Amino acid sequence: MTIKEVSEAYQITTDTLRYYERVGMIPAVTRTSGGIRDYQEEDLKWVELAKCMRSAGLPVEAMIEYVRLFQEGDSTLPARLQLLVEQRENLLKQRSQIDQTLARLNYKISRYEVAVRTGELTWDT
Amino acid sequence: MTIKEVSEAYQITTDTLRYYERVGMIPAVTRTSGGIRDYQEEDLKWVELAKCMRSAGLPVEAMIEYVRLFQEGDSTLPARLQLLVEQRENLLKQRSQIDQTLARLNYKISRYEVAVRTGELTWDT
DNA sequence: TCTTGACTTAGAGTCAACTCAAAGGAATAT
DNA sequence: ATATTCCTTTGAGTTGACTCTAAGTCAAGA
Repeated sequence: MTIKEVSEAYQITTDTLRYYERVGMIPAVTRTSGGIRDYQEEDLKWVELAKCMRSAGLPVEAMIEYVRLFQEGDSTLPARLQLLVEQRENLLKQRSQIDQTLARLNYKISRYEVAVRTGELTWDT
Repeated sequence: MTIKEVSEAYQITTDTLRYYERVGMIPAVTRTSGGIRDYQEEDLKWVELAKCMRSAGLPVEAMIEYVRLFQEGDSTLPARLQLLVEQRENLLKQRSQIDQTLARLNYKISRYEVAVRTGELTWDT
């Protein structure tokens, strides 16, 4: 699979795919004899994982560290586990923050709906 | 309340508080005759709202627009409602993305826990 | 063979959201 | 009155995550 095809399949620009590889967020991608990227199953799994983690807001740095540990072999299993647990912790915090803000937005929205219907504002900010 | 006190109360640096005011993410703060910021109840409400929205990841730009509309008066009520509804939509998407990633992290973590216990890796990435 | 379009790298540029530095004014303790 | 500490503004610098540019290489069709 060419970089263009991967780009379309995963909705990630070719620039970003090269960037991910360059900084080590995914391992080096398989190449043709001419030096052109030819993504294999294995490579696509990494791309997909990277996309998933990034879309939730996990830092690029965390994925780089994970890939680095992964490539070091089985001795880093506990370190990788710890990294994943930490990132899960971060996501849980982030989600609870979003929930708090959603509750607040819902409240404000319900107030605004009344205000827009009646043309009257019954409170402040 | 001085900027320092607000900074400590809300865990926002004084630099960031001044930045928020400068870009219009909160309305101009009350000043003493000497030109020094003296946060009133009203000002603190805005600070708190800004902090809440930012901690959920809402863009500064959205808050700026909200404040702008707010200061324009009651004629902008529908526009403000629409802005809030859009931002809620964004947060809901963001949360569902986090949930997806959490599910995946949980799966990986459970696999890693087995692997670390047995000292054996039973699968790939 | 020639052209066209996609591929390559290295390195510079952009954007959002801060964060810091410089230079000076104000309020309080001694 | 002087020192200290906190306040002010303006404008520049930093960080994370891309995104773009330049200069060149490769591969498929006319």
